[in-house]
Amino acid sequence: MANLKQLAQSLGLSITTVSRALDGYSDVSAATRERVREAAEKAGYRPNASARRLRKQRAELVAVTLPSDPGHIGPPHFLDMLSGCAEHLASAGLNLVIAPVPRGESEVEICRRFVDGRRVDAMLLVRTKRRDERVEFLQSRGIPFVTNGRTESLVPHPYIDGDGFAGFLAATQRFQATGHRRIGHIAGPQEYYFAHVRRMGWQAAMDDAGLEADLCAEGAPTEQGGYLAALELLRRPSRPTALVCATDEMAIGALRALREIDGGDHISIVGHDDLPIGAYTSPSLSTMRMTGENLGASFASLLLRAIAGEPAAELQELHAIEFVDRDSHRRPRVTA
Amino acid sequence: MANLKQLAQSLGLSITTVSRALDGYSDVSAATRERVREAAEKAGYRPNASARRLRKQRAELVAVTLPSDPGHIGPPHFLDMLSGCAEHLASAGLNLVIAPVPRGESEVEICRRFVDGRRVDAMLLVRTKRRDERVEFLQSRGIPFVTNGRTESLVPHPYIDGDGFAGFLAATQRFQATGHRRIGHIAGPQEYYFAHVRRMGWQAAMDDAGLEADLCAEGAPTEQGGYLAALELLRRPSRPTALVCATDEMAIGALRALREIDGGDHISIVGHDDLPIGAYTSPSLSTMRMTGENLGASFASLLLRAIAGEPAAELQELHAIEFVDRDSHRRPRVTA
DNA sequence: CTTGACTCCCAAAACGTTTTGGAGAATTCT
DNA sequence: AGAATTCTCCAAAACGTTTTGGGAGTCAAG
Repeated sequence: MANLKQLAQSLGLSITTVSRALDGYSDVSAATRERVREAAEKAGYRPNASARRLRKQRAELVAVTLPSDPGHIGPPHFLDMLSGCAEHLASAGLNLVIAPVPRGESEVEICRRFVDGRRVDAMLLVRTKRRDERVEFLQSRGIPFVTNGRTESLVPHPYIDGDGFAGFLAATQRFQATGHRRIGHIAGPQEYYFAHVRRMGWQAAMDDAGLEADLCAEGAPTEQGGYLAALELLRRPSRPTALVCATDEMAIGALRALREIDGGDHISIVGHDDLPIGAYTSPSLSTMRMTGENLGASFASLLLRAIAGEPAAELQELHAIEFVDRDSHRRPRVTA
Repeated sequence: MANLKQLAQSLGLSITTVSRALDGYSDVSAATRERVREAAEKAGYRPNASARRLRKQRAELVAVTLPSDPGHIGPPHFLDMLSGCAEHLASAGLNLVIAPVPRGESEVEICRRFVDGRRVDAMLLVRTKRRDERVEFLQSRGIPFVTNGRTESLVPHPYIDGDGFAGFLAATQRFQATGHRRIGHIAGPQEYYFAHVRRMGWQAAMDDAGLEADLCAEGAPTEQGGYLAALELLRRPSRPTALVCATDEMAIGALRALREIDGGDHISIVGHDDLPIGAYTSPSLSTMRMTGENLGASFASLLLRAIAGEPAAELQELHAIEFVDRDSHRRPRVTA
């Protein structure tokens, strides 16, 4: 309600002293400190955020860009993640603002607005591309940031990512171990790092096993994209007997394609992300997920450490992928 | 990059003139205005947000509180809604910050922090209770706000809500029209306005039809809550033949209960929210949804008008409910 | 030639805080 | 007792804007 000046006046003290008392400096006597604290409490005093931000040259804000573009926003966990992140940041005095990207505007544009207007102390980036201009921009400006997903940037930056390569390698090998030989891959847009690396994992498994890695179709990272990509693979002369899909959303689209195709119910399938929806599809969707508790808190922690100036190389987390087994990955196969 | 002083210096003008030129005031000549604009553009000048906020006594921020407590956050549309809202707000120069409520802290506490620290110009509240202390607090402070959901507050406030009463009335009557007489209701916690009003809609339909409105069970607004509530109803001596559920999440829990109970597959069921997941349950879930496009933009618009000082009574939107028919609301009934 | 209106510009104040660089009083040390 | 040190406190500067209240000039009208 009140401001520092009024509070000081009512106490017969200077603004300086009141300010320092509230901040717990030792150059104000314990007695006055207590007196000031009580008065502040009673008056419901809270320092004016804008004033402090101006003076301290910190925005006390972190922005996260929300791509509104094609394949929707990430998993539904996403909001939980943001919420956890915001909560963790809040305990360090930072707030999280969400920065959706309007149609027709680029993500860099948004970054520029936030950074050059000194509206944020750091940024959180999601859905990284292999070559990501947002990353390049922020690096050029020297603004702390953390990405959800790696990039191919030569200069290291903080990130949290799942080990998609290992995950898709393992998933493919698991199919191989149960006798599958024609294992297809439904790939996401290869400019995204996650999509690319998952494809590489699948391919490595095929190569290592001496199998042809030709059953690959790329599509938009959506249900429809997965549907179309699956149809394309199913029209090939020699069909896959199993499908490893870049995302659950695409896997669900692929399931739709399988349902429409004769014999599709003999094809095994696995996705990635562990969407809650996967438990309700029929067959229920076997999938993979990044390990790790409370991802949001991890992001927040990295952000804080990045702001504190820790070197990027120490702020990189690569999480293992674990399987979530339901029904779709072991459908009864008819020996053709 | 630069600030006003540097820009002014490099142009041989005063700070005042540069500032006014950029703001398009007419008391600076067209020539200088253009000259200033070019220089600012070239220097990539953006006014320092904190400084402007301090001077203009506006935070240029709106906060939305995210309840982390029991029944999860609202529908998955929620993030889309936030995104739309943030985008719309951004075009008016406002940013949206998300304010999760840490465990052990009350939502009012959070509101207080944001409001008294002058961190926001307005607030967006979700999941209103019939008697909502957040609403009371904000009203007492005179801070503009909009709620997602009504309250029983005596002094009107801006809101957007679905007409749950009419929706649940209609849904119940539809069951009645197809011959159902024992229609049950799975209710959410009655302190929430939406839960209460939906229950009232169901009850009114039963009363109007001269039917006993006794098949009602209340639970947490979660899958598990719906599951338990449904089990309770199914154990009654005379079972319901149809269930009207307060939310899709609860309806999905109820479906699980039905699956476990002998004869449960003859009970019709309908939910509310139109969760995407509903299309994948078996049977697929018939449901209801609030009509209206781009809810986020509507919230943003109300917020802006509230900030501009429009009276609350003109900032209330009650949206009709529409049916989303899938399979679960017309399951083959066995005449007992 | 004076007056008034108009155009273009600017110095200074203000927003509310934090931080700097002491000042005066009390205490301890020599 | 005088000098050095420690305790408390404070005035003033600074953060970067926007806004207020004019101040020179110029031009046309009286």
